[in-house]
Amino acid sequence: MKKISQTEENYLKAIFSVSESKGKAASTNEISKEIQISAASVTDMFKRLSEKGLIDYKKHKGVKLTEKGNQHATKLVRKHRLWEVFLVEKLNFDWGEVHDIAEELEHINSDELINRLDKYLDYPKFDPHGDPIPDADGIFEIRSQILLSELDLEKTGIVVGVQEHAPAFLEYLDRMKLGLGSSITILEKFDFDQSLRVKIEKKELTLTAKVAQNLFIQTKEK
Amino acid sequence: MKKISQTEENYLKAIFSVSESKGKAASTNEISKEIQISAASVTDMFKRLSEKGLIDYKKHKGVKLTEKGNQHATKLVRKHRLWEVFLVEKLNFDWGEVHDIAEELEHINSDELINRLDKYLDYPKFDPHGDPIPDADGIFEIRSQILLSELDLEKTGIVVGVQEHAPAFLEYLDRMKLGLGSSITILEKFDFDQSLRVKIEKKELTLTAKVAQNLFIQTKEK
DNA sequence: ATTAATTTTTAGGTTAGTCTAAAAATAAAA
DNA sequence: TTTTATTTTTAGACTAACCTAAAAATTAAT
Repeated sequence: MKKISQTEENYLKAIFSVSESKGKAASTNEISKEIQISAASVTDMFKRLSEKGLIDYKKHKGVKLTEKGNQHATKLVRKHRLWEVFLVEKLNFDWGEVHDIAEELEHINSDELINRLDKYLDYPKFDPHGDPIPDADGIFEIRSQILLSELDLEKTGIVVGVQEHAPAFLEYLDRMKLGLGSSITILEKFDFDQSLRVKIEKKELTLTAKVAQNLFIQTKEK
Repeated sequence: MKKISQTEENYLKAIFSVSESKGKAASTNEISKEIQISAASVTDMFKRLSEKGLIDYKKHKGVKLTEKGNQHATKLVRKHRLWEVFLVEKLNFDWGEVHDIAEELEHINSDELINRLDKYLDYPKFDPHGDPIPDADGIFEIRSQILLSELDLEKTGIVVGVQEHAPAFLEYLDRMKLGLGSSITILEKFDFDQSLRVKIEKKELTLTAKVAQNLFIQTKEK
């Protein structure tokens, strides 16, 4: 078995995230946009990854991860998210600052390392953004969650994750003192722009539709 | 300022360690042996590092790190050793297992990360092998130390480091329950093979000259 | 069902980092 | 001080990972 390079790993991650969110094969152009590399180069890499048995590739038909490719991509996600937990929990980074560093750390190659880190962090199930962390067997814990924008009037929910990961959004949440675990109650909904009047802990404030559509929450009733 | 690649970093480290131990310019062949790459490739890289102002290179004269190159190499040493402390202290790795992983981790690029890690580890001055860790300004703490082989009869010393880092040697020390902080008293010296009869904590045992020449110790009378 | 637009692939080129083999320079030995 | 040995450099080639421009295939639109 040959080694998988960092570059190849980045493609695997991109294919994983694109075909996971779209639910089907990832196209050359989608990957090209995802990782900002020319479509021609992406085609090149598709051939190489296919050679290595990491993806299924037929010309003009897009690509899908093979079992092997999927396992590897899942491990990368696991590493990335565990490192994020480490950076936030142990080194006190803000949740908006950790992505780029974890992007480098995820390529460190040692199963022993990652499993010890997992133990050291006490086997976290979710990262600082609320994204699930696959366990050593690649199993993700599934959580019932809805978007804040789908929560009914006068109901209360707990923030468990974010859909959008852009630093600007995360910094906004920090400024609003909104983080994982925050309790939000819908006081009023404004139809004309879908903005919401909400109560967070003690304070009342207004959230735009954009914000409400990017916050995952969990409600009491299962 | 262009980025310094991982490959280039490996050359800088090799040049640093060769010219530090030899006390002078590092030759093409020395670096070639150190990192197991052909002399021709080393010459190539010397040209590139020279272009970037990281080394001084004159044909057939060997190379020396510039101030800039030295700073970068020192930072790599700092990162490597801090990660080793992390792996041993926090993740409970044995001291023989950490080198390869730290070799990867040292290339992670973030001053913020390394300084927070330093703080998290409580600003250690020495790594698990007793090697000094430069501070954020690149300053190494100097310690008065001698080799166990130089210690006089009936004198006692404390193990503070190792000269040889080979896994086999470190595993041997583990098996002998010899580590940093162990107290050793010389009971007898055998001239014919330079072996030593010593007392370590409560037990008496014999150490070969090879072992005695690779253990750094510190004595009371500074 | 053609034509037009878009997507994907091919062709050909570049750079970093490696190699081997041969040439040139330096160092060691006779 | 010549000759011999060693070290270093040059020359020429290769692979991985990128690029642009053009060709081919697919998809969408008239």
